[in-house]
Amino acid sequence: MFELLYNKINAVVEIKTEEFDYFKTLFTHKKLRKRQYFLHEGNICKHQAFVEKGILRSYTIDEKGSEHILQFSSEGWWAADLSSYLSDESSFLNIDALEDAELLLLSKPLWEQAMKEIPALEHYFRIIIQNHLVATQKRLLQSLAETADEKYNRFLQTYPACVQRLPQHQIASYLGITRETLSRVRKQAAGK
Amino acid sequence: MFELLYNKINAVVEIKTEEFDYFKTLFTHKKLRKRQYFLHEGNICKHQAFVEKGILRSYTIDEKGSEHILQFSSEGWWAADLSSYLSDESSFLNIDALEDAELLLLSKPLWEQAMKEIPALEHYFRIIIQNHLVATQKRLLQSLAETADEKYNRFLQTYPACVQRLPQHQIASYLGITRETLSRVRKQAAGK
DNA sequence: AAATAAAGGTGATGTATGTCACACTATTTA
DNA sequence: TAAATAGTGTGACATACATCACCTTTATTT
Repeated sequence: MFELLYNKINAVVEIKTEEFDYFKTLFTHKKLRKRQYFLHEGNICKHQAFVEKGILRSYTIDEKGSEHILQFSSEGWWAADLSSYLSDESSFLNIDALEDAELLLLSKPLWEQAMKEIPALEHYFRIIIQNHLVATQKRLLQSLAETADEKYNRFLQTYPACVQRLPQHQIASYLGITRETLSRVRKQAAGK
Repeated sequence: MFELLYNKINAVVEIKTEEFDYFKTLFTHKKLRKRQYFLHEGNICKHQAFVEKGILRSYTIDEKGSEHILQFSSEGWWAADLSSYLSDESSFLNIDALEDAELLLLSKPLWEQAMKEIPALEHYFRIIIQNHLVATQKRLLQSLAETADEKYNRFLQTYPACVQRLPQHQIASYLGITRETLSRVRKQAAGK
């Protein structure tokens, strides 16, 4: 049940078996069916979720009613409205399941307790947050610099596995283009 | 000399005087004149810089030759090409000074040593990186959702101090719009 | 103080991408 | 297995913003 989490942590830091055994006890389990919500915008994000199975998407809805996807979280990744989770303010993200999903949930008090008691865990979280920041910065610059076509092709290269699993309009929304534009980009690419 | 850094750290974690006295010894000083570079794209980013005075900007140049600003770093903030600093690979960012600047430089080996020896520092860096991630995620979503006009107005609200110090074309580049568009947005706003 | 470079403004024109509308197919759900 | 819902494709048209070109004003530099 916790192998994936254990492997993910161990790929970054060395954690002792007894430390991890303790860490495990802090989680609760949750299953979501496809299209069920983990978090609704406006609520407080009380847990962060480690994805054991399935894919979650985190997105906002702007005033014009369009969705903008911040993130997909598949097996081995974390999902949360960080801003809400950290500050206890209401969330601006919606998080739902694009496939049936199994999650490990961790509340903020228990998370902080764990990091306090086990320095290796604070180290682990610093590292993954750092990597996440680097990836987000690159994505931001790419979203400023690239055309629709370039964005899609980079996505294909970067997340080949996701392309299979995700409907196109979700990818379009992640890339910041419309589904129509993505459809035309794909048609063009196929012509070559 | 180190008061600002001390205050910034202490606003987040409690660090002991002797711990900070040790931490201080790991830095070197550097002054930059306006328009001088801290980092050229392609080089390895050997240091992260804490800004004591002045403003740095971090930016990329895309294939078409346009600049895209990732970040301004003024007093009390850090600057680096994180991706390069963390992985020892060549940087994709340029970092230069928009005003005469004074920096405190910290190499990666000494940074990691400090965090290892002083858990409060690892905690501090986790927190500021986390906040940075939250801010970057919000900016990414805003860049997808907002018009040129909305972007500029949000910038005015979020960084009123910077608006005074920065030339408009730098702000435009940060917002992902052209200087011409920003000029027209401002004209329109002034008309009301 | 003159020369040079940087910053800012504005019109004319171009274009990538969005919007709307409708058709078709695949997948759920009852 | 029928009905409903979700996903995809494509044409006609609209538009926000970029590009280009040129000019004025304000800082630097010598």
